[in-house]
Amino acid sequence: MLLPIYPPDPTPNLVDAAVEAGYQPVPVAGVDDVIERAPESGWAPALVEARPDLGTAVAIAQKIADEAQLPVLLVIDRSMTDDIAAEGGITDFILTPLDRTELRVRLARLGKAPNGTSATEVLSFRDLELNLATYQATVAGVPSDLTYMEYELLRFFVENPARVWSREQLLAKVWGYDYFGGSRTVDVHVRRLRAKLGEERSSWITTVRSVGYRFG
Amino acid sequence: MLLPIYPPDPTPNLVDAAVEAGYQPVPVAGVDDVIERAPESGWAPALVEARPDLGTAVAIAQKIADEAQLPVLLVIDRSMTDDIAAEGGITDFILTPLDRTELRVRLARLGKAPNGTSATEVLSFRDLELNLATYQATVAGVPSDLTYMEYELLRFFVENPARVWSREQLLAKVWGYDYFGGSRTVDVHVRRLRAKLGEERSSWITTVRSVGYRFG
DNA sequence: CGGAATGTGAACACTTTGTTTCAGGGGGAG
DNA sequence: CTCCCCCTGAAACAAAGTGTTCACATTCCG
Repeated sequence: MLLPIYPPDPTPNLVDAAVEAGYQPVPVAGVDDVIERAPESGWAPALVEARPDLGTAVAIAQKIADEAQLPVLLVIDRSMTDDIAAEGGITDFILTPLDRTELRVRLARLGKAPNGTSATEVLSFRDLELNLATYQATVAGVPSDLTYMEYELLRFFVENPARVWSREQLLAKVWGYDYFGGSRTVDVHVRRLRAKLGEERSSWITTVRSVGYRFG
Repeated sequence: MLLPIYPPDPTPNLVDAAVEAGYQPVPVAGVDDVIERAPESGWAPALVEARPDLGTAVAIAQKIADEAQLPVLLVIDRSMTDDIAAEGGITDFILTPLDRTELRVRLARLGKAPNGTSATEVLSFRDLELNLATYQATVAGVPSDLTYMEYELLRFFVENPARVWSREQLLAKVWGYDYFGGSRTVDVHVRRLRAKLGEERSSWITTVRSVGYRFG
């Protein structure tokens, strides 16, 4: 996961620690960089070091929090602790000398949504991701605009892969137990789903002749 | 300011540090104590030490956060850092050996400083600001005259962005759990809100067909 | 080769949402 | 206390968006 880090020449030890924590640090020169170079999948929280001085760093941190709408972890020297007491816009801070485990945990905590919704609300399969909270699907990082039924069908498949489902079962499970309609409806939705998944991935849904469909 | 501290026999050094930070620590035996002995002026954030073991402390901390609705600062040993990564309900944590300045700053940041102001008086999103104290909203610095319901709806969205909310959820959370009315009411208010936010910002509220609305 | 099953494209009908309008009611001014 | 304004919620209508169905082409397997 890409993690913006300021200043552009961050302390090597901090970069190492971020890499060790599973992030890919990207040095940025300011908030404009953060906004312009935002990856499709979004940034991890931002890391801001209190260099060259605390005032500059705090200003940058506040801008990143406000304009780029990112949580910011400020890395400060122990002697500066007092000075950030009154500052807003800093989501969290960590003191040097750096404790690498603490850095990892604090970054992970910032990565969660404000009100505690965790990242586990994302279903994934290969390079496909289904965000259950936002009802958004991405294929290889690119947002795919699925309709409601396409989304529901795909979700069922991702949740129940590697087994054949008959059209009747799919109608019952995805459309609802009380649904009564032609089983060709499933065919059409499978076709549209395959089309939106793209050439490569369309084979994820296998047709089992005379039986039904299988995903994965 | 009174500060609940767990366990009932806290480490003397921690108590000292809390006193030095301007609080009056009150040892509590559990969440019931916190609720029953709540002072008129309200508690400061709660301090929970990871004693006798981390599991117990985390359970207590989560209960205090959930039932007593208090921010919780967890005091843990450096070796336990890893174990709290996945735990929810912990507002913040601090490592031992204790840095007294860090303790004071973290407690203050949790929202209820001894002589400071509450941390969340102004909500913001991009160039939108909601002043919770005055019930005024400004868009790009320009005051926007939102009605009560529009304000409440927008506030809910700003506080809970990036997630789809069904009309029923919005009715329950914004209008009140006991409200019973047509779900089209939500539509109309969303439309009015979009109109007042202006052309550009109206897309902040996304319609997710057959599901609900998403902000941000 | 022949029949059955499935893929494909497009038309149709229905659901969902956007928009406008209107009546009731609460609160403030006089 | 009364009047008036305007917020609120609901209903009616308009406009998309979406799901379903049908007709036909294609593939698969005996």
